Amino acid sequence: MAIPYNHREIEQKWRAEWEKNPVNVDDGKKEKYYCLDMFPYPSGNGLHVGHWRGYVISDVWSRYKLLNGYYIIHPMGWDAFGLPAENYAIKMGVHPAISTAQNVTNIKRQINEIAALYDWDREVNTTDPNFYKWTQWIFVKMFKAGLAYEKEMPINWCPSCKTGLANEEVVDGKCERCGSEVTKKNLKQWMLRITEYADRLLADLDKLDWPEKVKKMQTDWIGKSHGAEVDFAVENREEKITVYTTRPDTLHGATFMVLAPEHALAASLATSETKEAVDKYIFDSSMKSNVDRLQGKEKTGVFTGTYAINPLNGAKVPIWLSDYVLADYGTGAIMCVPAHDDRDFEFATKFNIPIIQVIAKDGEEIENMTEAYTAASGIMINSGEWTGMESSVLKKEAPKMIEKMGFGRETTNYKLRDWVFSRQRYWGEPIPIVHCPKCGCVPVPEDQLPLLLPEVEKYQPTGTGESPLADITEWVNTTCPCCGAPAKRETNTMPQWAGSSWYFLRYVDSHNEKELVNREVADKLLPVDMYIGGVEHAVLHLLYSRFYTKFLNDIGVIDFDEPFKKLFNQGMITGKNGIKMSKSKGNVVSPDDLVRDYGCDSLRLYELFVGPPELDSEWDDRGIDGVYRFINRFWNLVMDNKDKSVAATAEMVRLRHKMVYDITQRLNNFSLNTVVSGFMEYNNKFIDMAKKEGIDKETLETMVVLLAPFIPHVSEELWRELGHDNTVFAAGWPEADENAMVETEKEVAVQINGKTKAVVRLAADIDKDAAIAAGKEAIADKLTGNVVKEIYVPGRIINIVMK
RNA sequence: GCGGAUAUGGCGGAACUGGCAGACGCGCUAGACUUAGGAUCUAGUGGGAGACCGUGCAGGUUCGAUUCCUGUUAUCCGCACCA
Repeated sequence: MAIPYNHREIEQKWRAEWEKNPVNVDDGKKEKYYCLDMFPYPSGNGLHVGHWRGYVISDVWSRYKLLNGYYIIHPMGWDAFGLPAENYAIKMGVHPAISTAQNVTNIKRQINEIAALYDWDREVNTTDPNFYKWTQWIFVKMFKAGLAYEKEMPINWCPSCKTGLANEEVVDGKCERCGSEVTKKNLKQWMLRITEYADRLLADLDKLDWPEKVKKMQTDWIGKSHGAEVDFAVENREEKITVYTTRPDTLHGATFMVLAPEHALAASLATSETKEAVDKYIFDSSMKSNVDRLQGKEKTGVFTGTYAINPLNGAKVPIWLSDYVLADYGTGAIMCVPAHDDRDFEFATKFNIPIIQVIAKDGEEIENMTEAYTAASGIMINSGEWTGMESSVLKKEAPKMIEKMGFGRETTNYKLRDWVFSRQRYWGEPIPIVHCPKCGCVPVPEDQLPLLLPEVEKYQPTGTGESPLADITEWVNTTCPCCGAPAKRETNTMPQWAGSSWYFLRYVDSHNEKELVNREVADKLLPVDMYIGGVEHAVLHLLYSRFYTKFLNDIGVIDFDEPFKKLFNQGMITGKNGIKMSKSKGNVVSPDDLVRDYGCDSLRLYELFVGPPELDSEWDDRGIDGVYRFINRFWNLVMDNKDKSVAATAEMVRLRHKMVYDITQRLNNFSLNTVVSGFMEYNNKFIDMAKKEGIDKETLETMVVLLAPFIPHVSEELWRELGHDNTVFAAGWPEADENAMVETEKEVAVQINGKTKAVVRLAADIDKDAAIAAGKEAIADKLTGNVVKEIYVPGRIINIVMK
């Protein structure tokens, strides 16, 4: 009896061996393949089987590429700055530097259990001064390029996290991290001018091999729209009010105007009669939280008592205030055409404002409108000189016409806002700026970076809008790098995204003390070929990373402008009934016990077998028995047959090539769950075959190599048992010979009216008439009606159509 | 409200460009080997006694539909007054 499969022994053995003799080596000749995992935040809870999934997927892919002859860059690191780490530290009463270091140690141990190809020599940690030196350096470069600026403005404030948030971090009016309702707070903030890159961020999505879903989310987030700004004079006043519209074709139908309550002119437009109501409306709006404002379905508003003049036809239009107009989009003021806009229609109906139809629907004017006609197609009516034009044409032409007439201009607008970059928290990169009373904002000189985060005892958030760093007077008080006068340091820190926006560049040159990354190394090893992680970063991290990459490209640090060529979003592993795994729900499955009982190889395989990698899957421990049995059966197959020197039959050769073909194709389609079931199926076939006539060594070897990316320890062990002294990962990926896959006979279903009645074996090259004759013979007793038609699809189907 | 995804046995899931629905696995049933087995092996396993019926539901196209078209329902995700 051959040696039984002992996962503990062989996994230990090969891990030690690979440590000594790495299987992935850069010989300078191989092409590189950079396969990256989204690096984890070192949480105190450790990893669960859901985290494993992504890492297994990326490692299988890496090892597959390795077997295809690439040099693999497959690094791992730690996104250790930021709120979660700080909140955890506060909860545990430990300094974040200490708890972070502990968590890294624990998670690194767990990650090593995956036996991934990680090159720990490349490891980065965003809290390491040698790393954040460059995070700060990028900020200084952005400041010098005019992309980082300070601004006092009402920003999103999370009262629970006690810090400002970027727009991207507000989800449904709530904090993306903790779910608390976000309020507004007036604070002086550092901002990054990501809007400067809006067009490029949008256009370059076309270049990317990313899921359409993610591209669409980014497209919507950037939210580009074309239209016109139109200047309206205000009756009896000096001021003009500029509105933004995407439908300048409907200008004749504008019957009122609405300003956001926060609009600079809002209060001043009130007359003595309306002043009280207007002030109250403005005040009430300012008290409403984001959530209330979004949830209030019913439109509210107040008439200012003042009229604007439609510049096109001189009509008097009342100016209203309403919070359905957003202060920070467009100009904060809109012209309202109730006949052709749903929101304006609702508002006009509620407040009895006239509705003037300017586009004919189906060639006609509607008698009593019950809803707005929003399509930009139809002939213009009631539109002065524009009457008779086609609205879709006019929509494009109108901005230029308005521009010529001198009361407006063609414009483009974006939903994307500049990035609020300051956090009023301790655990982040200090923003390397000195505030000098004479020189203003002065960046810390590049040769003085990193600006170290001072060690403190009190790092809890203050909640006042000031960072805890503000209390450390000996750190805050400094001298101006420019004029030498006494000055103060910026006390806000950067958001967690700062480090994660560029970390993937650092992996390829992580020890470089002089540069962020050496240009030659970057040219050779970057960008990332495959990026694997959860879809939750579709907008945040992925948009920021693209922005950073474009900027670093602009200043010549790197020669490419998109960081991640291909993106794969793996689905989440959930507990029973699709409930997200969490400590509080008590449904977390730890990989540690499973690795102990079944081995790393079994768990790797099972992580893939649970379901399609891009979909969420419910975890069920029991299923792992199936893959464990498969490994045992395969192990025994190889061990029992490796020394029997059976000559390959035609059928063995055919099945072998078919297997290589199937597995390779499924792998390339990223259909990893069916790769595993495919292995099981072929294994069953080979076991049957081995019992009857034995099995040839080449087939066993081929399967060992194909399995190597999935169950590396077992494959390596069996490869050596099959008589090789070098690693299985040097074997090269097998190639399928399609000619060797051809079957001489095929099973063909014989149907009557599309219902299968029998199955016959036919020669693959049989002609149609002979095939149909053979098919009819097999179902002779059922051929009772009039045969109307006979169909033969070679190798698949014979269909006899009867009446 | 808008946009996207999903829907197949007791369960997870297969099915290439329309061509034998339920591969593979879990679970279950029976048997074998065993002192014993939650170990292993063998056989079976969508429903129905049957002709037949079966891929969320209702239609359509086709010799033939899980696959294509129209409508519809449910669940999940994203966006949500962006003028």
